[in-house]
Amino acid sequence: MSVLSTAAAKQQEPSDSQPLWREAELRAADAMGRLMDFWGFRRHMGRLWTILYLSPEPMTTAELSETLRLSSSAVSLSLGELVRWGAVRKTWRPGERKDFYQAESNVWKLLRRVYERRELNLVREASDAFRDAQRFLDDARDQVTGLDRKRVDYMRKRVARLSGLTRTGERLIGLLIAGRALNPADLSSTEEEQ
Amino acid sequence: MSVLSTAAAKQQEPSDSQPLWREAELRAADAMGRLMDFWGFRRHMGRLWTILYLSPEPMTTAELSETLRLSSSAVSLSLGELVRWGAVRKTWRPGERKDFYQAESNVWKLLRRVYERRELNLVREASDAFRDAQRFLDDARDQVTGLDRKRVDYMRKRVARLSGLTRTGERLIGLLIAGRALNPADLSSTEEEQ
DNA sequence: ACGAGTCTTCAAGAAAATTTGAACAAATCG
DNA sequence: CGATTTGTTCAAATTTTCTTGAAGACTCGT
Repeated sequence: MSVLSTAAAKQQEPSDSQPLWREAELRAADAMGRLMDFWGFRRHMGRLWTILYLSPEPMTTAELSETLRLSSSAVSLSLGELVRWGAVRKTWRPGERKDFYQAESNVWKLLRRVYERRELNLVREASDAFRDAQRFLDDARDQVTGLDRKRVDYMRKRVARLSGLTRTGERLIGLLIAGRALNPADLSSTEEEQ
Repeated sequence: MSVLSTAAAKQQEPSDSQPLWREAELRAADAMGRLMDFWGFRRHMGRLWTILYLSPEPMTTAELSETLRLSSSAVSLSLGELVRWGAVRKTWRPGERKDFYQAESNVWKLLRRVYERRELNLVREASDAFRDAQRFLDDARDQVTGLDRKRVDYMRKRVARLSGLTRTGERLIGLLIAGRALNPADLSSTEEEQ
């Protein structure tokens, strides 16, 4: 199998003293990096977290930067963000001066934290914006008549529906954070087709 | 009809011939643009969709580009993508040469389609990558002994857990697409703390 | 307090993405 | 058929984001 031969080749090359499992580590890290990137984080955050997650021992920034071929500043930046998100913890070794890092391994807890701090906020801001829009329309309604009023009323209904959607979003995220079951019926019920 | 009402609005604000509700429209559009941007789409897609969603009548690219102050190529690009996602439909008017566009207004349907076509794929690719990594580790395991073997076994357990998470993700997205209830317990159950 | 080792910040450079105008293509009507 | 309007594609230019090396700040042991 080709996978095996590649790995075997590594072992026989003393030139680049890579451990035999490095390839596996990097593949997993890159996969997680893509997920994180897609999810709106730096991709290095996913890569760093994965390397730490796969290491039985806490690691130093030097080891991380060597493993992923990243500059120390890039490591510092993304690692700092991971720490702020609680995805990585600093630890120290007696006698060692360096900082050591280890991954928070409860992924579900991490997911909840992100939804709580980030997605919820995002949806709330959208809700606020829709409310603003609604106010503008309420004002406009009083200043127009005839067809224009019909048009404004149509918009008011539609903005109200968008508002309803984001409020439903808030509710769902709230349930998610609380670890409750999500029922998509909650979502679809907020729109009855025009 | 929309032509008439627009004309009526123009009458009231001779300075900048904007209809009275334009501000509301733009605020809602921008809010949706931010959501879409965050969700990994072009922000113009959200803005265009919203303008169409708030319009009682289908609109032309010219009207859209005027409303959002976008070049016609930008409109064409984002609108084309919206059409490919099924978020906007082309329609035609007898006697009119232009294309008219209207928003698909069932948001729930749109959400499902995106999850089906995009997120599911993403998670599947991650699953595949983890499987690959696992294979590398299986090969590596046979070539090492002692502490190294312990280390590889640790990694195998952890990669297996990541694999489990993405497979759970696939399942959840499947349920979502099918309109079934989601239970976060499904997710958290896949990890028992180390 | 000093100096070696470590971490963070910053500004310049590189890379990636978005945006736009113009050229091209397609469709419609005289 | 050709002229005109409309829509799309493309590549250059702009903007934005990411990356990096160096300078500054911090920590700890001597």
